[in-house]
Amino acid sequence: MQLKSLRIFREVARTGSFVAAAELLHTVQSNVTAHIKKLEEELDAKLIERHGAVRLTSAGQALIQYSESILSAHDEALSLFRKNASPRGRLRIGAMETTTALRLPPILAKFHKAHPEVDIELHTGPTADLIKGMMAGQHDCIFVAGKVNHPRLHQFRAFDEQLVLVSGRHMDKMPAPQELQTATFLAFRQGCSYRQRIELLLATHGVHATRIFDFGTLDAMLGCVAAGMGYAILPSMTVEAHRHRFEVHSYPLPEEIGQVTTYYAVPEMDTWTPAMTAFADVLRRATDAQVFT
Amino acid sequence: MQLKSLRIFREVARTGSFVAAAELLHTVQSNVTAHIKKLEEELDAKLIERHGAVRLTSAGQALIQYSESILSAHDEALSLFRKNASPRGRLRIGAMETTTALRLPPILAKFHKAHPEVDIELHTGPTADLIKGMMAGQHDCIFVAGKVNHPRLHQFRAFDEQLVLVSGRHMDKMPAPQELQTATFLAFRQGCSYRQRIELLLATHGVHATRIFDFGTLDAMLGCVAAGMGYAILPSMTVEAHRHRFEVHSYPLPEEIGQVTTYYAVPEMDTWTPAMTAFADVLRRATDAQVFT
DNA sequence: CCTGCTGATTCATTTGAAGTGATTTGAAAT
DNA sequence: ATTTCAAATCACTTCAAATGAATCAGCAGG
Repeated sequence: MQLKSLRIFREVARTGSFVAAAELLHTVQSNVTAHIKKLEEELDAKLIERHGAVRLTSAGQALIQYSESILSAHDEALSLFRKNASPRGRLRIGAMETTTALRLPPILAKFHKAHPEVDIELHTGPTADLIKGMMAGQHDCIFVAGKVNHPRLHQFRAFDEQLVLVSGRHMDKMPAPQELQTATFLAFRQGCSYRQRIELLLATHGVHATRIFDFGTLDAMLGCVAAGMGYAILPSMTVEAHRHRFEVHSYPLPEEIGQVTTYYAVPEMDTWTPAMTAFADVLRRATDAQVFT
Repeated sequence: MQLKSLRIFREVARTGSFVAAAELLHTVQSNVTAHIKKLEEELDAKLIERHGAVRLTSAGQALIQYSESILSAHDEALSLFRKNASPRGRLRIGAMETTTALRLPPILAKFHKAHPEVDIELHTGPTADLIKGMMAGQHDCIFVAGKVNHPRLHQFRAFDEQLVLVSGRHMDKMPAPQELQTATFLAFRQGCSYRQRIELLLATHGVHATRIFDFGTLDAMLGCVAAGMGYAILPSMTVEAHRHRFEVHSYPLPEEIGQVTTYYAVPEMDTWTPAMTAFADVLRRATDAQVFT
């Protein structure tokens, strides 16, 4: 059984004429006859009564229902891939906690408004997990800190973040090495790239190991920092956005380790769904000239 | 896009291998490659990532969902027509009021028990309407009184009915012609074949016209007969079955006009759905040797 | 770094099926 | 009986699917 045959069958049923169906489907009448005949042979049942008026038999009426559902699913699939059609389906975005909290909301809102037919799935996790998930085909696109060293993964600068040292107490300069040596640091769970910055910071101060606590969410982390549990390293914008909720103080990290770029990573363009294309479009507009250079 | 291609695509996605898919579908792997390539060209998107492990791209994952729904609908349609598979779908039976009330219930019960997957639609109406409906493709099969004179309509004796004259008063012989002349008759609405029998009965008694009231349901008719409104002509079995609910009396019609056979009429066998085949089977068994001679 | 192995691609060739147009058949209307 | 319209049939063309051999790419083991 072939889609072409079903399409012809449906048209004959609709128009009640072999000739009319042939014209509508841009073929000749003998071809219509052949397709119907083939269907009838395959199913071993007469589908159409052709004595005077062309009418569906009981078997034909049973088949037409399935034809409709098969053909409509087929048409829908085709329309999903048609360029310049409004995108539908699923879009699975992976992003870091901080990106999700601060940068994504306005972009997702804009995207959803422009393409309400797309179901957005937002998965949050540390950079390492995101990359692994992307390779396993669990995300369509991800936002990660720093460039990923992987062929067939295209990357674009999305956001530039200035990292700050966050504390419950006021700081007017970088704390002394011996202070950092004994202090506790709060970081996202294993795999977060900001965590590496902590190590880097300590190293520049000649300090080696220290205690690092794992946190799953931004709220928990900022709450504990405000309570004086220890230091954290976070993007400046993130801290600013939450300052009204937590009493925390921050001090900028030195230029060379305090600058972090969040990249938008996607597979090659020819593997994109229309939803991904549309999202990249919105993203480009939202981040202006930074991406897709 | 072709069903064959989708089937191959699905198999590749499932097995994660072109070779495995080729073997399972009894073809060669170059053919698998060709089909996937064709799909990719048609949709203008890379569906499968083939570097080391064969994996679906985002576009591929979007397509596979539609593939599943298309293919499962297709498989279901095929299984619907496969002989010796348990029938599914719809069965639209047309029958006269009296047949519906008396003869069909046990048969339908038996059929439903044997084939619970079939949705039975029972349409009730007078013989003439049933035949018209059958020609218009509204019924799959009908039970009618008397043989239908129509080519490409197969008919089998289903039930033999003995007609009786029904009255609210006791009768020990056929009422006199002058009684019949002035009496009122109750009958089903236009098109019922039993109605013709009334005319026939009157004619044999040399009586011409009389008043005939139309009724839609058996209950209303028997109720009015019991109340003394007039006479009715009905199958003996029908009257017997309702005797406990209505106080009516009956007297058998003479042999030559009192014998009515209910026929089971269906289109040619090659237009049947499997549900129709199964029903004919149950019907044959239920009515023993009477049908399908 | 080479080498062999596995698995996908490419290509030339065969095969078969789909499409075409002329013609015939069949049913209904005149 | 005749005309007409629509579907079936048939011979022929054309295009696409399937095949198998050869090639190429990635990967593991030496």
